[in-house]
Amino acid sequence: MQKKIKLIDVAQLAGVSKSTVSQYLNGRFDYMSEKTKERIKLAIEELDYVPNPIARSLKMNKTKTIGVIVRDITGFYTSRTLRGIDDYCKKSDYNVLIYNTDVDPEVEAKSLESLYQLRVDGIIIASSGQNTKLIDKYINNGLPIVYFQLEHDGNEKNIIVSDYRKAAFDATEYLIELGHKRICFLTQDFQSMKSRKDRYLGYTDALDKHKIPVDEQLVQYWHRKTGFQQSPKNMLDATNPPTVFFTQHLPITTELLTAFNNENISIPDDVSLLAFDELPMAEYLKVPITVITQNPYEVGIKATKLLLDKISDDETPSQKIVIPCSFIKRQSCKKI
Amino acid sequence: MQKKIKLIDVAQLAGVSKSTVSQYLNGRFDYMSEKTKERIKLAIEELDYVPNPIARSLKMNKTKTIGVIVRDITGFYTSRTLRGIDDYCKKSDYNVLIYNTDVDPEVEAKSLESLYQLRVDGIIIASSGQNTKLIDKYINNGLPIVYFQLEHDGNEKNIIVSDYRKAAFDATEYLIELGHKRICFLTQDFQSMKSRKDRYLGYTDALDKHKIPVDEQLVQYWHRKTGFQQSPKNMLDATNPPTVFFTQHLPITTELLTAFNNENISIPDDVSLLAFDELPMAEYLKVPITVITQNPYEVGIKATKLLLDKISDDETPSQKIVIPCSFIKRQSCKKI
DNA sequence: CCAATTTACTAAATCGATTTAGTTGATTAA
DNA sequence: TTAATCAACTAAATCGATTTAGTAAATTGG
Repeated sequence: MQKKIKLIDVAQLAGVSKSTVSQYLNGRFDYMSEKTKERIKLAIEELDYVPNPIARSLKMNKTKTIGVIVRDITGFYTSRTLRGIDDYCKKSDYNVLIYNTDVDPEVEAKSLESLYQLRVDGIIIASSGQNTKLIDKYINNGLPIVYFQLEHDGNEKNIIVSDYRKAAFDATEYLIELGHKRICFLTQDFQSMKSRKDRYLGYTDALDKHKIPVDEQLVQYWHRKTGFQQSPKNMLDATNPPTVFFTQHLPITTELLTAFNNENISIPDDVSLLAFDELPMAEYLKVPITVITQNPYEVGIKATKLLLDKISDDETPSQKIVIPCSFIKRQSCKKI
Repeated sequence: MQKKIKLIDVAQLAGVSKSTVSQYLNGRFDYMSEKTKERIKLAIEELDYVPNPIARSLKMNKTKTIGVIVRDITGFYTSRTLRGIDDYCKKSDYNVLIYNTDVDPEVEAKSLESLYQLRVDGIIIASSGQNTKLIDKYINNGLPIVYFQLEHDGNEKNIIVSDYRKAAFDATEYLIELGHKRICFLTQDFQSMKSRKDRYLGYTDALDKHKIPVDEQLVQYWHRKTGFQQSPKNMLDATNPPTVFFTQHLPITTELLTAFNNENISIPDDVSLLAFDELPMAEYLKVPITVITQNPYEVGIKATKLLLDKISDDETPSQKIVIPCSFIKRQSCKKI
């Protein structure tokens, strides 16, 4: 193992003290002669010296590292958000530590603790909402934390989310304009999740605007483990069935598509479909599906910018940043 | 900011020296009385003390962190490999730093340098093959490095790859058994990439076995920037056209599907298709495509195991680990 | 011309651990 | 009885930076 060059080696070669080299490294040239500067510069080049970031971290109490807590790095949107975070960090010379929670609040808590103990300079988290106490404790201890993706009661500050409400409104209105009145809103349980509720509010906003009464029969729930509350087939067989399904989340959409496959229900002939979240391989699907798509890369960039701003200046005001969604019209919604 | 508890606080509360606490923390109980042990334990609990990993890293010259260099974290396989790496590291209390290169060898070099300077304990890399000198330098300096996904001349040791050759052989033989003799092998330039060449060898192995002469006209190249060497449409219009395309990489497959869409070429009626790499949303595609699928999670696990073994014992023998692929028969290959 | 100020540095303390080389008192061996 | 051994610790050096307080020489002011 080749011996690593350290500051004292540079100091010796340049014939100055460690302090002076350190001043040089940190750009404090106030009282430094040109020739000393030059000598240090040469010595650094000669020795190919790079400061040890660990020693620096210890002394400065800064790690130049942020932590990111997500549910699953393999997710279509999640991985793209991470790209945004990563690209912004690379520009700013920050490192990124990623933790997966698999939607488990306990793993989330452990991840938070690990990152705190590792002395990261800040955290970006898609929080389950189950660990607000712990998070608040860390924030109070001076650790900047920025939320993204999931908003719930209690984290409406320092958060970057998509404009769920407006997107759901626009989509619903689009369906209404196509003649749909029986729009089935397929969602996960809201619980305290504002980002789910917001989609619902966008949906009812549009119904209200067009004087269509909200029918609670048309608001159907899906669970990660138990699936649909009522099978899509049953719903279509009911009297006064929905003419369109409006799914709020990729896994709901795919499970619905599976059900359609199994029951030979065809889109958009038997029923229309509009989905929240872009589908991977969208162009190659049996039926090109009309979707609302978020801008995860932008979310990542904005979240990181906010976090790094807060790290470098803790007076940075708290804010909620809302990123617009886009609407991609394809052929899964029939005119009625 | 709540003051962080440090070792000396524990020592004071327990009424012993820092050294003794440190011994305790590192499990060296050789000459420690039961009651001292107990007192330290209590003090740690009382104060909720956690050792500062940065100070520890500085002294121990170990960071408990590994670096991973990939082309793009959002890739279907890449993100799943990362999950494997991450899960194994979590078990072993290692942290993971991920760098994206966007297939740019210069960015790859910079990433390597950064990780080296950060003093990571080891690196896992899907190497472009353009930075062998740098990588070898680091390896010689004692930094363990494990490759995955991409094999080229010069990195046949400490590498985890899928069994490309056997998978391509099996797939080709399957096509031959369906009656195909004109099998178009669609690939990227091999350059020095053994993992590409291996697929080709699997293909020719199968042709040889069944006494089908290799027709170099049927080996077609695709480039990331310039696309297909010859348009799929042209190839099908030629005399003696291929009856099946065998694509070696997801982007080739999707670009081929786009061409088919545009030219109204239908699978498997006009031509068959067999693809290397599983397609996202495979179940919902217009035509369910027969694919070879790799096991990226397993690759991640194995790569990390090998790396951590090497980190904890640098006598760990160099090895090449080959992970089998699976074959998923769907409906894109017609019997002839 | 001498005190005050400015310039251009450096010595030493510090960050929070680990580790080596002792130290002290008790026990054992000769 | 006394030297040697052992058990149970501790003081101090160390990892590689940053930073504060201080110093010597050069410059300026009155």
